[in-house]
Amino acid sequence: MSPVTQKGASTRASILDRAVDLASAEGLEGLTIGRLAAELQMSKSGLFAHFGSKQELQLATVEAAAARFRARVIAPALELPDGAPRLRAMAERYLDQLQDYSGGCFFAATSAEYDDRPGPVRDAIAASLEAWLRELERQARIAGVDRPERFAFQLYSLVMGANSRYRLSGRAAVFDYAREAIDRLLAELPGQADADAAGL
Amino acid sequence: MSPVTQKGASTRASILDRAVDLASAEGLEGLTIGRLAAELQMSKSGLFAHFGSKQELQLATVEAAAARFRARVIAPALELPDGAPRLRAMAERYLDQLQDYSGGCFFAATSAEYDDRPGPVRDAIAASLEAWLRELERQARIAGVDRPERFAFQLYSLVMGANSRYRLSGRAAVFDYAREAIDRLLAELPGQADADAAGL
DNA sequence: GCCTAAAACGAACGTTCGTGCTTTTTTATA
DNA sequence: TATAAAAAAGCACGAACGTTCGTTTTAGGC
Repeated sequence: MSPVTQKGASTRASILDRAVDLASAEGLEGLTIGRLAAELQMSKSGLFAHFGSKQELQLATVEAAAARFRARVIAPALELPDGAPRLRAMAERYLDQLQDYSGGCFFAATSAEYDDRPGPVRDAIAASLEAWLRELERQARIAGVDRPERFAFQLYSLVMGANSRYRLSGRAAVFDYAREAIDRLLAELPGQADADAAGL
Repeated sequence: MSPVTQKGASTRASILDRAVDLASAEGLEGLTIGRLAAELQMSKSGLFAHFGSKQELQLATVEAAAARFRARVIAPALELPDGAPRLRAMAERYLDQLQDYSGGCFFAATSAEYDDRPGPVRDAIAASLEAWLRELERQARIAGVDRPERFAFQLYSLVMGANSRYRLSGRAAVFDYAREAIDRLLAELPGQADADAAGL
């Protein structure tokens, strides 16, 4: 029991890494154990044993996607000051990620897939998104927004809309639309009118 | 060949009506012929014969969903004057429909499902959404917006965001956020500053 | 009331899915 | 190096899927 890394843990991590990518494209239902195993060049049953059921694999995949989201979007933003800078950073990191990685947003894909399928998987997806929205709302409140819930909804809608439109149309111009709209939204923040006009 | 209505046509219509509802919830892939047949109390093979393949059923379902969208969202708005009133009407009708019918937006569900599955089904979904966006953009241009593409994107993002958030959280307050944000967006239209402050 | 074509049916197919059981291989420690 | 546990593989299953086929029912025109 002494080794720091039991081999299984790294295998499991690489399975989940691929699973997040696959599910971002094909959905968590379209994510099939056989295909996942084939892509990783291992047997169905060997992969299956790591999770015990498809639902456990799905739940682990959601958690892995949430961890990736935290690492790529939330964590970098946490290095900036509370409020407006952090809000801008989160939106920017989210949009950057959409362009850098080709798979699209995991949570946009799976939340649409599971919004009418009650169960633990749906709950996990909903909880992750809810946490992000609450964080946006919290930062908006810190920034002095009068209606932080509405503000968070608007920011959420714009970045998710960019994902949706880019995925379907392939036009990179949607990112310009989104960034411009986000700039205008952030310009509504108290004391940001000048900063926006000057620095951007 | 004389009868005006071949019986098959009405059966086909009722199949597609149910198919749109089912696909809005379960997706076009989750839409299974067996389940659809069971709900309509007919045989798999009898239903199947109407379309010849699952893909043809999916394409017909997309077309039926587009027709429903035109009837419920676009057509009522066409009775209002060009520009701002029509834009407001389309957004309102879209949001109303989300609350009235329980299934959620067909195109929100299926576009997320198919954005990474090339083929005729994806193309049909993309074309329908593209047509609506172009119509929004056209009305924005008529209303005198300086950046109609960005405007259409913002309106699209807000209504789709409302669908997404309502489906996942069940909170009707998201409609308030969406309506308020849309009001603010429409208030940017040239010559609408007073109308908004007074009439709302 | 026949006759034809459309419409619906029932059973079966090949495939793919998730899952369970058993065996073999690999890994880590004493 | 021996050994026990962990990891992976092999094989098979039952269910559900889309699809095909031959048959039966329904409906409309002479």
